[in-house]
Amino acid sequence: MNLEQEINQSVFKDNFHKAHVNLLFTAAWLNHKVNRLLKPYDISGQQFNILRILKGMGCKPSSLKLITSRMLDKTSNTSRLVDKLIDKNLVNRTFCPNDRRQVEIRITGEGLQLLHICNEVIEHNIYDTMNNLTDLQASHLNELLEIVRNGNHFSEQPLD
Amino acid sequence: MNLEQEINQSVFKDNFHKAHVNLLFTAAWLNHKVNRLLKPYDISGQQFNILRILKGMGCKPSSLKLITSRMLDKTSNTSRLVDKLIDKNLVNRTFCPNDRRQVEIRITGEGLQLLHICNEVIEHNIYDTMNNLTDLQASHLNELLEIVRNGNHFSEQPLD
DNA sequence: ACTCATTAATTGTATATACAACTAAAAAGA
DNA sequence: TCTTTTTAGTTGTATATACAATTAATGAGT
Repeated sequence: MNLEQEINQSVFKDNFHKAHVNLLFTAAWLNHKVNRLLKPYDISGQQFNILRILKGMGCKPSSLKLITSRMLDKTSNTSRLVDKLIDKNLVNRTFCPNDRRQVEIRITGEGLQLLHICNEVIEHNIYDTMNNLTDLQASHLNELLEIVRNGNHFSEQPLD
Repeated sequence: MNLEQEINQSVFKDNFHKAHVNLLFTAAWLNHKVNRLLKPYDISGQQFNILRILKGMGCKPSSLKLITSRMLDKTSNTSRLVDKLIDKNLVNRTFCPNDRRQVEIRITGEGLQLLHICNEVIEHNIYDTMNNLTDLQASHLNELLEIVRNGNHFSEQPLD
């Protein structure tokens, strides 16, 4: 189905208008897909993202600030997302001895195990989706998205 | 700033992985931008979208089902979003005489007025953002996004 | 007409998000 | 040192979302 059919709209003003809508629609579609896939494991996409970031740190402890800086959705409240992960025993939180403002968050063994399973599922499914593109197309898509955000490469600071 | 800097990640597994992340990030960025722009007018992006759909219907009454079918985020609960719009006197809701299960939702004069103002703001800003692309690039982006969603490998033309 | 399935919309509940206010620790400046 | 500013994190509140359950009207099959 093309976009016009998906959202039941017959015509767009122009390619820019369509690209805007298309971008939001495709991302929502992908997000939804990820969340559905993770549902059986009882974590949200954002929580999964945090687990991946923690693992990506080589299992060294991370502060909330660090986690937030690596998240896709910077505006989300990482503090409470981490609370949820702690409740589920997937991460733990201790206070940083050097800077008592900071916390140190670590992924647990249980967290690593769950992450491993979820990664398999996600890669299988989402990867397959992205593989609808050829490698060249994927790289073009990356270029185009960065042009959208950066406006001919004069850096405009996003999310503020 | 490029994506690697934005989310503080130095390297992606491959172009597909990066494209996936890039897509979600760019959409979140755009969404955030729209919501910020609409904030002063006290409506959310989704509410704005509903107003646009109602106007798009030529101000004929629309059922909830119809509105939902045209929305970007199909999983949202249109019913409660419409409640909010009613509270603000931007739309009204009556029961459909022919099918008493359905409701008829109409945009009010006040709604049209607000929509007009918001449209100006959005077009001015978001349009400018999308205009970072050339027309050809926008149309290419549209193709690529549809390939992601539909797994249709047919157009392999080069970028510019 | 009577039952069963389908459709349109609403509501309940748990979770997620936006944004601002807040607490406490650290850093900077005089 | 004492005051001020900045930084890290948490919490309050209103709103939004996901998903399932529910209500009520319609349509289909017999």
